[in-house]
Amino acid sequence: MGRTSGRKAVLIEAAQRAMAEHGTAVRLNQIAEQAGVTSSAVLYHYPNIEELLVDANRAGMERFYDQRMLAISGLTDPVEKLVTTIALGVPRSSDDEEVRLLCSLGGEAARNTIYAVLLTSLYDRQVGMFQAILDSGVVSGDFRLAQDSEVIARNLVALEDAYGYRIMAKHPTLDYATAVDLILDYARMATDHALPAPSRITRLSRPAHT
Amino acid sequence: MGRTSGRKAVLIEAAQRAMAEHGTAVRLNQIAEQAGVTSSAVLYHYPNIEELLVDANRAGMERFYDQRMLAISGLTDPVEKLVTTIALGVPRSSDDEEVRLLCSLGGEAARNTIYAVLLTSLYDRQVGMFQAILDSGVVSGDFRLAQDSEVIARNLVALEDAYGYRIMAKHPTLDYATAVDLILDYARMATDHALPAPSRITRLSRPAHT
DNA sequence: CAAATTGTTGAATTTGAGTTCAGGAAACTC
DNA sequence: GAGTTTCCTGAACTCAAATTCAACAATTTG
Repeated sequence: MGRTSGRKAVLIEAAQRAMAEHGTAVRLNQIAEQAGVTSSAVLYHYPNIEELLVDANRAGMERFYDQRMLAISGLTDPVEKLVTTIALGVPRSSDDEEVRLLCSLGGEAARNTIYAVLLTSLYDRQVGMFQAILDSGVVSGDFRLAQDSEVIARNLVALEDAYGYRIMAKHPTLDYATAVDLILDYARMATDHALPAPSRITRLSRPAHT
Repeated sequence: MGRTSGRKAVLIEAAQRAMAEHGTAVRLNQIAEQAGVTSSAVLYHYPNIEELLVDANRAGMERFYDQRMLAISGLTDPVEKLVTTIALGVPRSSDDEEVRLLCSLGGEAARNTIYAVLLTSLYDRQVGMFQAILDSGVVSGDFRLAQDSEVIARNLVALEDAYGYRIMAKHPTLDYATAVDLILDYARMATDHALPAPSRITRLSRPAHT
């Protein structure tokens, strides 16, 4: 059995889905239902449900981050990397379970330290990711940064976050394409590069949650 | 008696404080406690607590918006207006009850249409506010916009939102001053104006919640 | 295959929150 | 100041969710 003991991994996925659906106020029964077991079974593995939720969210963030790292790992062109990373950081629609999970947490972080720490760490890692891309673009001569790369990176992540929330709220005048354009508009200005719109292929393939 | 019948206004304020403290999963008893009455008393005025929460949040947003409009209403210089508006849109610390309320809602908006509508409306109004300031700065000759004023305005609001969340999560490397600087860095680039840091007076006075 | 371990169920119990309501206090009306 | 309206309380009730636990199934191990 794997390091998450097999069964736990199932519960974590169930918790993710249940929490994406019901938010931080998710019920034990709802998690159990998602996992296809009774609440007692969940309790057997996680006597404290808090822990399960934390594990679920940690795993969700990990995947959100890893997915993008993986997507750009094959790319060599900093321009492509930057555009792809931005395109993958914005939810395509309000159905996106990963971002929905993150949004649920955002509000809770103000009063739950663990979630605050998780989100903080995710933000910092994303900033690092963008910063590396920006810096590599400077080295390659593609980018001429108008500001410190950390400033740009922080603002890029912030924009992604904010537009994620808007898309989750089904903002009528702010769909995926618009959000990406808005972020790219900033990125273009900051990098002095006429970044192309993301290719259509990007993020069409989403791993099934089974 | 006023249009909120006096008593309701008290409950709305209590609900705001209770929700700032406990999030969207706030209990009826917690609201009652904040108001110094029993839960039955709350129910007398609001047989449906959902309504009370919606009213509370609507009022909270209204105040958040109106406060900034009021603060810049006395200013004539577009530069001052822009800087002040930005400075007032970011919470000074994680204690800011108004922003805390907004953050709680952000995550809930994905599954509660009413909150989604409220937040959407707030975002749009804030965008309009920034756009008006930007446009007036163009007319006055202070700003030379690098992008459409709507693009800049949208990104400014998005940055404020996102940094609000970070500050609420007590991000260790992202305090009030840093967040304002980051947003101003973007604004400087977008307006081609060396916007000064906000004067220290700004937002030192906060209305008591009584 | 017997024994032990692991995973799961369903029923019983507890807990806590929402809801209802009869009654009473306070303020207001005439 | 009697009557009316407004506002609020406390107790009783309801209900849903968490928790506990004895029993049982499935799987593993010797």
